[in-house]
Amino acid sequence: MKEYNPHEIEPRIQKEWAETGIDKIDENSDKPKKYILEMFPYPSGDIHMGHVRNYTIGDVLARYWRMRGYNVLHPMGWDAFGLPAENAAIKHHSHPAKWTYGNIDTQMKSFKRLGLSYDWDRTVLTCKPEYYKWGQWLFEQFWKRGLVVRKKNPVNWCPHCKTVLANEQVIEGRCWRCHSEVEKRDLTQWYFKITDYAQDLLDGLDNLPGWPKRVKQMQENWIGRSEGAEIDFVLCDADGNAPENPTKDDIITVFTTRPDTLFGSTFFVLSPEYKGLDDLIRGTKYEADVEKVVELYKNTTDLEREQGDREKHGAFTGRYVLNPVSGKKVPIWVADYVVAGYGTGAVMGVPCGDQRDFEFARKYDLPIVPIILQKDDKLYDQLKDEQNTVVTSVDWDQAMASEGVLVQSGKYTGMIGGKHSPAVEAIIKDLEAAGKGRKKVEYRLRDWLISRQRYWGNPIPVIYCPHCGAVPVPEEDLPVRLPDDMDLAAGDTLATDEEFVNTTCPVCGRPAKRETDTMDTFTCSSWYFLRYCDPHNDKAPFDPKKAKYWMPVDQYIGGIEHAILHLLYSRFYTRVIHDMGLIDFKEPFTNLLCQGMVKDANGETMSKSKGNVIAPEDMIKGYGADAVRTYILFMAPPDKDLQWDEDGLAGVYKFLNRVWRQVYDLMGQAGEATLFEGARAKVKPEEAKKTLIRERHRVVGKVTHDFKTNSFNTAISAIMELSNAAGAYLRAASADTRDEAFCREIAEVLVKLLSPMAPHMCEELWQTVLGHTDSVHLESWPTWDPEKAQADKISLAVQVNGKVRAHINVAVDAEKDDVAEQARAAVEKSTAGKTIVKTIVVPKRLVNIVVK
RNA sequence: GGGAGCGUGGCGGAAUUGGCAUACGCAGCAGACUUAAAAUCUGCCGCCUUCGGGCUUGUGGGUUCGAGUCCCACCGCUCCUACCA
Repeated sequence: MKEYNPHEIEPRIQKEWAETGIDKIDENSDKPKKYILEMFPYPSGDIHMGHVRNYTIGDVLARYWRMRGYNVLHPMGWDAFGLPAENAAIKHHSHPAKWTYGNIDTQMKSFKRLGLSYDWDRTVLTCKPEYYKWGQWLFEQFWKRGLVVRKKNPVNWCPHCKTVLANEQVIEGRCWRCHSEVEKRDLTQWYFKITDYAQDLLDGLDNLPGWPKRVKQMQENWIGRSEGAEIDFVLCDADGNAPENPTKDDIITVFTTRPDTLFGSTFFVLSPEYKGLDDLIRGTKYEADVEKVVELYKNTTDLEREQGDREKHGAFTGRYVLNPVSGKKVPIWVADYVVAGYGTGAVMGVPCGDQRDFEFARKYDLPIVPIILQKDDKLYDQLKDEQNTVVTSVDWDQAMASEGVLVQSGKYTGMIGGKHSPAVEAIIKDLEAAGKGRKKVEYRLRDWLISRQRYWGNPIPVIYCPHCGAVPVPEEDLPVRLPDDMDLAAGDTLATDEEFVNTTCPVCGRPAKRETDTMDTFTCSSWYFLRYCDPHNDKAPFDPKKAKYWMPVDQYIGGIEHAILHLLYSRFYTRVIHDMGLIDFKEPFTNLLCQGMVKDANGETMSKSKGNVIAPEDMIKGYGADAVRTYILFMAPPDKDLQWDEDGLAGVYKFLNRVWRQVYDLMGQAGEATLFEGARAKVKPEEAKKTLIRERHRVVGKVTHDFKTNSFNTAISAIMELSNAAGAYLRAASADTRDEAFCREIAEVLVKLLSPMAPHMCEELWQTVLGHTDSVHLESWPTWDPEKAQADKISLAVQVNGKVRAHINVAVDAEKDDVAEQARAAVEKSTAGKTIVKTIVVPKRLVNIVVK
């Protein structure tokens, strides 16, 4: 018998696979398809354990489904544009491409060393003109569909990365990439109108049963739909006089989810960034105070804004509006607790019903009555006397509950108020009839800011002409290529590259300038899964026929950090491409698995600064790729975080070793190296064989079931159980009492079941020991007979009042009455002197005897 | 503040979805083999016990013949989100 030596086997088998082209995809297959995809990596140095976990899961699934008779698409590529490459280039005085391709090469070698079964001829690199050309083409298609806008807005600016960021890329006020604090700047930028798809993206979540609940929840929160109304308030003078026929300029509109509290609105608040604010205060004595609030707001970072309960700051503008239902004059304030970008940037203050408004009213001594929501009678009685007086001090320290019965609310008094309440419906109806308001749905989702002031990205294919404005680059001129001769360290940018910038207008032919911003890298990753279906197409981003065959992705695997970012953008792109008529589905990923993180033995995340990083390479050097793969799946369910523990890896290595020896032993090739007499078990060979037959069928069923639910950890423990049963049989049966055909069957089943996880070892055993000429990975998955997984006699627990008191052995198909009788006899001792009330027989499980 | 999820031995984790809690593995203990060690193999391994048994899935209650699993309350942890009106 040869020793198990992964370091000799693995590279040799890998070479063999590469030579025979076992992983090449056949597009003309008549088998059903399966598209297994892992989120492609960013080429930042060599791979880490998180990659190993991610790509092992995908590879195991791909190998499994191939054995199940599917035509499997399992591609790999790199998300190759991005800032780290630029930073590295600046540091080393080289070009981002050099760093990027170097890392891709390193990572590809590591992936090959892990034995991942990709068709490397279908690799997609997003930084190649063949790919980014179609990203530009899609940009122009979006443009044609009215989904591209250029607008001036307050935007998130990362001072470290020197570029703007999308809302989704600001995490707790910091840049998602470098964690620098983000600043606000007013800039003109390019946007994709993802908000046009807000409702569709939200609705689509209901059609994704194969997605983790928490990911859907996160997207739902991010889209943030709320129903309410827009209400028009008319400006009036200090005496409450308003123009009879107000024009647009006389009206300020608010958005509220609680129009039912309109009677309780005692003041009005504008965001410091409210667009018409200047016009209201210019030249008045209030201007200075308002300016102070505006300045304070501008100097507050998002990070500061997120600190718990911040103190609110505001100032009176000197202006008033009329409450559209009560006709009362209310003062307009400016306050920093009103967000500019949401709703209309204006809010009606209802201090008795809203905690924020209450706090603001308290601080600036604004009226809190009339109270318009009543929760208990006492509170209302207390306020009754004061109905007609303005009272600024009320006997409580927080706003009243936001739900209850409306009081002091004109004709709505007595109705039930609250979100989605009858009062809301009634007031909206009346406001609509009076032309003073309308039903409105707001979303938290903002348009996707896609321009980046960086070099290493996909150029935005736009030309600015002094006469024609911004025009897209004609399709036949695509791609707009990134210039190669760049010295970023010397300060070169696209904007300083005269040759790149200066061009002619495609419309009028006069001199014009190119856009020098590039697109967010997330635009590259929003459709790469479609490109994999047809990676070499130079006429189109992909052939719709090929996409129809392969898409959607049956199983997508990646980290939870993309729950909103990449997964939302991809759903958006897929919808637009659907609306372009190129595909007939809206959801790109049918099933999604978000794998947990790989942490160190203390449960800490691995990082270079902590010095606790475990290099996959070192683990492979120690135990081989098969052991690392099997272990990372065995340690925990795939969606849970796992703690790396090298002792556990050694344990799995031992297990592989045991299977190795067992297969030799089962095939009668173990020679002297096998068991010694002292290990002979006392079990009879026939008994051990019976058990092993049962285990063989049960375990194949179990593993097959576990693959359906991505429970790789329990699949592996089931294979360990089969190996344990095989070991028991080998110890019980001597060489001359063995059933050779049966032994071979067990060996083949073991090798096949384990082959997705430990592909090299199983390939070696399959060919060398089991004597096959073809690859085990081209074999079909073993079948099983549920009947044979069942023992003919089984042990049942006998409970008395729910407590196990005895065990009985019965035939599987025993009659209920006979089982009950046998059970009662078995627990006579416990039931003596008591009355048996009931006997519950659960077939194949247990018997419960109820006594009094 | 709002939302989601989780809580099982010394550790990682299992439990066919309401039916024998602790599968499988790690660590540990004892033994076989060995001059010895490693490797391998065997057995033990939740807690308490007066050896009859008793207790045990964060805590307390409930539903049920039966609850780790379902319901209610509380405690603790994790993640997401946040002056979003």
